[in-house]
Amino acid sequence: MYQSLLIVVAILVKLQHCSWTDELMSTGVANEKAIDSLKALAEPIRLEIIEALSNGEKCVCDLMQETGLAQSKISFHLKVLKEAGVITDRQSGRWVYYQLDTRTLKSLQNWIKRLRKGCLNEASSCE
Amino acid sequence: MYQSLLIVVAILVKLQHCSWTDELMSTGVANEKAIDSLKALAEPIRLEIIEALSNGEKCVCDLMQETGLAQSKISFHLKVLKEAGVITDRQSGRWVYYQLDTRTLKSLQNWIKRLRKGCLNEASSCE
DNA sequence: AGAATACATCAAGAATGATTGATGTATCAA
DNA sequence: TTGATACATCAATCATTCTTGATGTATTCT
Repeated sequence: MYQSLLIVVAILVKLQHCSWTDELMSTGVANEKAIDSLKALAEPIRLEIIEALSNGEKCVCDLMQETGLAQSKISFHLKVLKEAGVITDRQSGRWVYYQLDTRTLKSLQNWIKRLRKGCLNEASSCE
Repeated sequence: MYQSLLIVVAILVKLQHCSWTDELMSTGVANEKAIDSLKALAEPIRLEIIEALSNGEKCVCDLMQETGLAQSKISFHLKVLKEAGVITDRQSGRWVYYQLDTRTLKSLQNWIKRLRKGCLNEASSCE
């Protein structure tokens, strides 16, 4: 009882520290992370934001200017992206700067790499 | 008039043949493709299917057995994945075999690679 | 302190996507 | 030709996600 609680705590600590690490990539937990990231990316406005951030760190006002979108809309999508671990934020005065999280991108890349590895094996025929 | 029609046809042919080619990666057209692929990946059942297919080609009955999901559900998601260009299918007798499309995966990988390239540039301060 | 700027959050409605069970189609075997 | 298998499609319900305009909060300027 006490021991299993310890294990749970250990897992939580681990997840907190290395969200999206590659050693977790083939577990269910990692898949949830993958889904969060993919879902976050899979939306036109968010993809536009991502593309904008691919040139470097930006604040919300920059993004508003670049995209011409309403502020509340951008904030909403930034929140989705942040909670998915796709971007990070940093406050400086009254500005908040957003940046792509390269760790998440790297993990996504590795995940896709793994998918490509064995996917061309032929099916054992069903007949 | 006739010439611009030719160009449109050429583009259509191109899109058909090399959906998701990397030279298109930074255009709006490519982004729509990216969104389709990402959206397709960003769903628990579809991700489960993708993971199953990462070991190689499978027919629907294989997938049903592996996942324990209803047939119509799997067919629905396979269709989404196929229309997004994430998987390809091949019929053999009364079985239909599905496989990951490595070209799409490769393009996704390259896209992420590009995102990672310049995203760490600091913001020009807003003050 | 008061006003302005930069951003976050909220609730209600609109839009999109998924599930379900039934039905349809093509292929094969007896 | 009849029945069985493998899969696709459909329509209705259900669930999730986005948008919009308004309001809230923190920070800076005067």
